[in-house]
Amino acid sequence: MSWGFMRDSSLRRVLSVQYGRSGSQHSPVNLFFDTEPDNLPSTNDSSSADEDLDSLVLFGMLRGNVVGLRYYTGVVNNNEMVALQREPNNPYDRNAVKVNNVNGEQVGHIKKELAAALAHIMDRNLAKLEGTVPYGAQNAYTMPVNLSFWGREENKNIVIDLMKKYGFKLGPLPQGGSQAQPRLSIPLLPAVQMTTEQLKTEFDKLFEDLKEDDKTRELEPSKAVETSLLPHQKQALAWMVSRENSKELPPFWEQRNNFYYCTLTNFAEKDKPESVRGGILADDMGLGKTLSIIALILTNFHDGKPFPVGHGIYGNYSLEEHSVARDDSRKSSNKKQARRKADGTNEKSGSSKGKTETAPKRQKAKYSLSDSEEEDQWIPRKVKAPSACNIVDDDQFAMALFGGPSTVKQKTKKKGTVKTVTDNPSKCEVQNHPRTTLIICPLSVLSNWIDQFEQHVKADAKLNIYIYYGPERNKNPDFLSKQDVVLTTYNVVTHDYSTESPVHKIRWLRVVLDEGHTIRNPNAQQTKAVHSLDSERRWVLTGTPIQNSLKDLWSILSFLKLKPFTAREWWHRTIQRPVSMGDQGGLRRLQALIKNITLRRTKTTKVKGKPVLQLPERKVYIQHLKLSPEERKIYESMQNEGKAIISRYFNEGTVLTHYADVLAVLVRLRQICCHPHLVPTSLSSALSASSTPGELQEKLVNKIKMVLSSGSDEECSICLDSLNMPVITRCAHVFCKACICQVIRITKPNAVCPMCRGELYLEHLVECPEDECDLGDSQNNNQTWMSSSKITALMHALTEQKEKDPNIKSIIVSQFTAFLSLIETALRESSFTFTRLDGSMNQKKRTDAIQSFQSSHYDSPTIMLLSLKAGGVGLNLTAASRVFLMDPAWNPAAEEQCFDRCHRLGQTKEVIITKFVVKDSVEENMLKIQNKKRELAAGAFGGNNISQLPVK
DNA sequence: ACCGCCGGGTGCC
DNA sequence: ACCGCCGGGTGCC
Repeated sequence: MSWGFMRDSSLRRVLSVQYGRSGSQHSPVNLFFDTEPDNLPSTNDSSSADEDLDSLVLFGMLRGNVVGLRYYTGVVNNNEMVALQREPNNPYDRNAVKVNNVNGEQVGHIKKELAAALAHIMDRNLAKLEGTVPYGAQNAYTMPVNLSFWGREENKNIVIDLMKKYGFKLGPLPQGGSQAQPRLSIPLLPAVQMTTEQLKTEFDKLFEDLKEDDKTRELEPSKAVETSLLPHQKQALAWMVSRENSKELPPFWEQRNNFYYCTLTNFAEKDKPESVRGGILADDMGLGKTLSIIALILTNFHDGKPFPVGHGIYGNYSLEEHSVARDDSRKSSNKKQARRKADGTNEKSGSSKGKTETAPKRQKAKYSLSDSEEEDQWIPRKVKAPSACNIVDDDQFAMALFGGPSTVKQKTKKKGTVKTVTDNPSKCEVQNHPRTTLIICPLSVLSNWIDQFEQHVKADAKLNIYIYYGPERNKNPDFLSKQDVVLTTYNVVTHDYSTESPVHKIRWLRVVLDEGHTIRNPNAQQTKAVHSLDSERRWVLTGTPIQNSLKDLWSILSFLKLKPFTAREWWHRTIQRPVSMGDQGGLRRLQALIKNITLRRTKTTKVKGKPVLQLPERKVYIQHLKLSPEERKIYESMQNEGKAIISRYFNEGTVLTHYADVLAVLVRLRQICCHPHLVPTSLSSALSASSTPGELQEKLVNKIKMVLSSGSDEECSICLDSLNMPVITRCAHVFCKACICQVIRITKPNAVCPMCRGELYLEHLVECPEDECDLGDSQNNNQTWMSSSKITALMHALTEQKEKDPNIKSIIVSQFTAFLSLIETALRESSFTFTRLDGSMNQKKRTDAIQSFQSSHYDSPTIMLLSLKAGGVGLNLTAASRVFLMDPAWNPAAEEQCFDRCHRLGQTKEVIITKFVVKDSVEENMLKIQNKKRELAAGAFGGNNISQLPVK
């Protein structure tokens, strides 16, 4: 089923064990490019050792002793796992090695003779040591411990010899020393490992059963939710509410007599391990994770009771200045729109009654909590809610909320006991119970959350939302903990981590991490900052839960406070390593775990026999165009010129070595089909011979841009994958840098180009400057603007469509960014509103463009100009339901991918695609050739018959 | 610790 | 006896 993205990559990781080191990234070729592991008896820092945890091998085992039990409180069971920890500062023995139980409580020490040997090994990081105590229970003074030594293959003999020198012999454990590993056969025996095929099947099955049992129960949301939920969203709600209110033991825990027992580590304790009141919502993009969480917030507000609806008055709102970077493109339902003006000036936005405006600057000065005023506290006062969500997010809105004599903020000099007396039904809970949901997301989706709250929360539910963002954000914990929702970003939380911030002091009702996979790096400050947040209810939203490997999952489990995985050692010993070694038990445990805490549906998941979401239809039309007589004249002249050049190459037998020049002719012809102004006056400038190295360099760079923009060779012919760091050879063929370097290295010193067998030297390779691969530079931008046949056809279609339905949005796609620029002029002339996305834009500009286009705001642009290659598969332009493909691509997959940017989850309308194709031109040939694009260079140009040239 | 080790007391059978 | 043996004191690193 789904999760192919995850399966592939994690499998690769899993299987990498068998290759020795992990690290193949993209193409098979890259396998050879792995940097050699340095063979020094390593004194690696622990971080790099951490990275490779999966590739460690078992050196052997040893029975040792734990002593000094009577001095410590940590107790252990028979067969319980223990952790070994160096204690270099022990005053009695600098070789001391502590032994801790799963909970981190000290059990004792390793006996000193052995400790001396172990200290040697541990301090040099020659091996990782793991212990289990076969007879852990009821020892008064000492107990045996079975130690396993794990390390990198090249250190194996070093460790064995070293131990021998100290008088210890590593080996298989004396029989009877059973392992704490939950029935895990020691992977010294390859016979128990699964085959690659089996492992793959297991991964396939991993998430298959996720939708069983209670996960199909539905729950009606609180009345405060305005949007009606789809069945699968009601299921998500039911599941989340039940998890939040559940008291059941976390997975792998059982109650035995008076103890709670962890079946993975054999650890037991009197105290009940905390239930995981949360989990991972891993629905596919577009299934409504955000809406599901909003429904959860409103439905399970307090003690299983929903958020109150219908109270005209609310309180708990203090008047604080704040700021947030936002554009005006956010969605607003019509009835809410009135309160915001689009021009962003300090205009009144009075949709609610009886408010007076104050200039924001003055407000800021007057009300912001400066350091000197720290002891001051604002008394929240009653405010008539202007709208559903009291989103405090920009100056003018703050004004709308707080301005006016009747709502002037009061403050008191008294410290402490500021009682909040309000009509809010949940006021009493503020002191005793956390009230506030903290949502953390990447900045790029912050505005989406705001939009979604506005859209989905009913107007008479007075949900207080505070955007904790920007330099002026209110850091008063009292203020924050009186909100219903605090919305912030990972960066803010991370930044505040170092400064003892309110975010880390407050006990939150729940914490929601959006795009939770962003915390996958366990060493990142961000991850640590997020882990230290205080809340019982923790949720992770992600579309890609296990992006690269099981390692990613650990960070999430740790955030969820899932015992015993909060410490990485137990996760690694009980799940990650067994799974990566192909142990079935490990996989079963992983499956049980995922099943317990994850809800994931994809677009193909069925609810009551029907797919969760059905995509509307998609229709592709090809519109044939005739060039105007003037355009035709230019086209033919260029075609003749090109034919002459190519004939010459052909006669010289040098067509292949002038590959890029041939493509250049084709590109020029295609450009003329779009607009004559796209083409420089003469071909000769592009194709002229050059002699100096500087000129050659420049020419090659131009060629690589040309080749890339021509769309004919988006894939590297060595690895057959998409180009990764493209470089161009002197003979103008383009490959991944790594691929061609590999070829040169292997075939040295006789390296030849794999395409044309031309001379090939490492030094001659030229890289393409990042993101400059668009052939967008219009050489003739001084010419006065004029339309073209294609532009005219496009404008005609757009105008007609606008008359039919002005709300329909369109994407206009071209491979030539200069063409997009020409289209801009036409759009402006006909007063269409548009935005643009191309490869030259930075990330900020891109997200801005996407957001403004996706917005349903009344003045959001109706047209997106899109360069064919801009953006990845993730690009979501579902606001559009029309696509105009201005020029055909060699690669049909590139076109398909482009269509899918609007024909995807979230699209509600029928999608109509129009491809413009100029009759009797290279474009028609491209349509024919699209399916055999790979033969183009080698076949059409390499063949003996020049009539095969797609130049008529 | 139902051990080992230490060091003082002791000393034919 | 510069030993052996006994039995009490003692005990992680």
